[in-house]
Amino acid sequence: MNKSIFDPEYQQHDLSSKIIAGLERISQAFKVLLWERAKNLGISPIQIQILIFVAHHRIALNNVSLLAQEFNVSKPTISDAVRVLHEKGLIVKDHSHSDNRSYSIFLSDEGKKIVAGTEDFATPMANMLQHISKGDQESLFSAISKLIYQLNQQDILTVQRTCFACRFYEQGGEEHYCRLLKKRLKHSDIRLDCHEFEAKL
Amino acid sequence: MNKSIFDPEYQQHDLSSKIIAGLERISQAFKVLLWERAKNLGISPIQIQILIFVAHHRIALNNVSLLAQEFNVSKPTISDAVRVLHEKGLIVKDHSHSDNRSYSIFLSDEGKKIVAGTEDFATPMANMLQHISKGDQESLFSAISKLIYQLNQQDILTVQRTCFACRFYEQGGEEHYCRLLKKRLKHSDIRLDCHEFEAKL
DNA sequence: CTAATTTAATTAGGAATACTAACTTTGCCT
DNA sequence: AGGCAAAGTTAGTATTCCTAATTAAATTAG
Repeated sequence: MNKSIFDPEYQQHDLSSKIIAGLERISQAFKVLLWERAKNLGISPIQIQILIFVAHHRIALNNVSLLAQEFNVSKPTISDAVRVLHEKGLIVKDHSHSDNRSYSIFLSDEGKKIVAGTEDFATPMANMLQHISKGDQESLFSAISKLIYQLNQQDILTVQRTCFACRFYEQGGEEHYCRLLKKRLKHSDIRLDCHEFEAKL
Repeated sequence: MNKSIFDPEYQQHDLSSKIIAGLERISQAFKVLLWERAKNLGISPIQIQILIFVAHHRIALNNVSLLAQEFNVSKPTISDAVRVLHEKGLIVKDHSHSDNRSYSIFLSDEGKKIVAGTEDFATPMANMLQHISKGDQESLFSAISKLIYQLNQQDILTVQRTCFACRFYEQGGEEHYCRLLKKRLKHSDIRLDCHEFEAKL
């Protein structure tokens, strides 16, 4: 008997296989949406991802090494993509850092325009969630955030700035508390990518 | 104000953005798991995906054109990957079909071995679901299956063999019914990839 | 029943995505 | 000062992915 997640017969007998197979299809959808946008703008998927990331994160995270970790690719892959973005004039390299081996990446005005035209690539997907009730959205988010924490714990997603892995986070049963904001958090307040994140010691 | 799904600040005020951002991270995890397995076996991601798909679907679906639709890439991309798989002796081409332009792809014995060693690439993810209650799994699956149906309706996922899009499916309120199996379906009985699927007229 | 169109697959040519290994420069630590 | 580690690049290669053009077979239209 075949116990593969990707065997449709097996899926009928195991709900978790079905969920994983479903998430895999949703993965495909992200790929499709990103490529679609990429083709229209004459810019490649990883290049778009870098631009969008840089647009929304603090300077300290925007260098070759950390981007490589973020996107789970090697440094040469990022280095190459960054070179192309620089040639296209979409980014600026800032060497004014204490460590002269490294530099930070900023968007140029042209780069900002590209981001404005691409960062909504996933909105068709967000719109579909309107068909799901608020309550179901909350339990969906709860499941997703736990799953991501697990993925992080098992080093499948190496970089993650979630509350669960943050040193300011405190749990008591079903209660969540942030020691930095000094307040209780509902599950839907849990952040997947917090600006104030600091890893546990 | 920045309304991007990928802006962590905006995510705090909009749960659906957070869900989408989370699903995007999970997408990344699939990519990581697939690449990991690929590197170990000296075979590339798309090649693995083709082998796994062929292993679990009927002959009629296993040709260049349909694989291209399934994976949302162009026919030359599949043609090329298939050529390499053939050179590696992992597949067999079967031209015994009424249409002489086309052929079906089968796994060789060697190909079956590769599938056996790769098709579990997503099991680490399935295992994580054990931390989630049965009830939450059901509502998670319910949300995912609806989302996939929407993605299919909007032509983001062009190929999909779900109950919702099948001509044997009948809905009455919250009830699901399959006219082929002649039975009522619980939401967790809904299939994402049914062998008996036939598109609505 | 031939001619035109469509479809399946491949070929050709090119940009981008990945990798590993080797290298340069800089920083850090003893 | 010497040695090791880290940031980024360069070089070389396989693969992924595209579009456009080609070949051959099947279908449709007149």
